[in-house]
Amino acid sequence: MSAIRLLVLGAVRRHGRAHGYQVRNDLEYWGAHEWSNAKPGSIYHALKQMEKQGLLHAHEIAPSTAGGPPRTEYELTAKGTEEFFRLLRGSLTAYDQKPDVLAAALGFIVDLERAEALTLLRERVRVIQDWRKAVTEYYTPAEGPGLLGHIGEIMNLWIHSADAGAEWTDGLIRRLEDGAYSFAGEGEPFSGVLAEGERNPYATGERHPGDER
Amino acid sequence: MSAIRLLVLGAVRRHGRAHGYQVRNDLEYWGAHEWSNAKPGSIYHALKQMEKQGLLHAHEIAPSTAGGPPRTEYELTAKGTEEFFRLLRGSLTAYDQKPDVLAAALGFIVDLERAEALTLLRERVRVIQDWRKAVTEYYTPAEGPGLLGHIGEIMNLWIHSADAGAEWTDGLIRRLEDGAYSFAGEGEPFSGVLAEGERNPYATGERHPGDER
DNA sequence: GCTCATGTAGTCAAGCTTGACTACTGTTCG
DNA sequence: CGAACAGTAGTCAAGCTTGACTACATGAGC
Repeated sequence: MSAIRLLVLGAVRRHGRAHGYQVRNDLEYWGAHEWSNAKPGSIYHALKQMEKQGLLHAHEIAPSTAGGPPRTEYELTAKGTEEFFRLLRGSLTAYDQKPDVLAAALGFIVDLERAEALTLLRERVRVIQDWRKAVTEYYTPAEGPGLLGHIGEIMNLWIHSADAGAEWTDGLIRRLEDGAYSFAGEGEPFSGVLAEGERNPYATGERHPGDER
Repeated sequence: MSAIRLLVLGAVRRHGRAHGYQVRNDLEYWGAHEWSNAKPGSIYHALKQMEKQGLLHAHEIAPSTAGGPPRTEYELTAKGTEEFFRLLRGSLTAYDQKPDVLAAALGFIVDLERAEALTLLRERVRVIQDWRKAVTEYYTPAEGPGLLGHIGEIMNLWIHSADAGAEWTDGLIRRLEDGAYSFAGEGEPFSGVLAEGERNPYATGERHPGDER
């Protein structure tokens, strides 16, 4: 599962109602085009697909005053909200070596209640430890680990990544336990979207992390 | 870029000449179906696509003795060998948060000469440090980092991952400097493929790391 | 001697991703 | 003034990925 659906659902949800370009802009504001597959094609595709599947409701809107083709605005349906939380919870607990999914979930973590976020993150640590154990067992068969040669370095990489991931998760858990950030039901929500017409202060036109070639 | 082309080219290259099922089996032997997108559909697609592009040469072969449809055997062309090394070098130096690509490259690292492998890995460390710097700058704009709220945790994640990645790379560099493993031109190459008819000793039928749902 | 599971080898449709492209409007600057 | 550029909004074809499916052969167990 890629991060795109979570990102799009989350972005639309923040606005209440949003058109594709707005979503696209928000995701750029968050830097998501740098570390995820949040490119125009994927975003518009996800919007249409999720509308077909009843996760989003579409409103046809007259062409904007600012030029360009007619827009479509989207809103989450009840099913869409459900799916959003399903994806969010799943992305926080699953350890699939896809950091973009985790980063996306992190962006929406405050949409949960603090207690649940903590439960999910503790579960994440457990999952990582399971993976670590499974990796060592898979790559250390009966014949002993000596046979592996440089292939053992692959195992080493996974172990190292798993340990780093668990350590990072532990750190986050500690910060949340100490009361960091404002979660659902704790008043004064963090917005983090661009109002209509607001300019992205991070959009400098320069190259950014993740730019390849 | 996904890991599939590198994996397939590398697997075919190890055999000299191989059909799809053989490649599929090798990749499973390496555990690649667990941590990469090396699934049948992707493998056969990659083989056909790369044949179209002149990276592989196809030989039609009569149906095998062991049942099943007629097979096609593939061999790397000169262009394919070139592409293999291009991908291999690129995957070792690029830092794109896709650990499956790195793992794949790791599997073939000994196809390079030791000196070049070391150069590439040192370059990798540099690239990671650049990314780290770019991330902190992107997420710490003029207004100061306090504004970020929980979004700052995304930055934190990237920083943590970058540091872990650099540390791991350093470790590998040290092991290679100390003479670990047998590289191209150092005699007695490591094979790591299954001979025709050999059984995968790791294929237990059990669930493995990376298995989801 | 039959059936069922397993192994061999690969195909296919549906969905997803990518990068380039369209088409229009405002703004800026010489 | 007019050309160039940046912004708004989205489309499209080509390629890639996924998961389920086909078809045949062999061997194990009843």
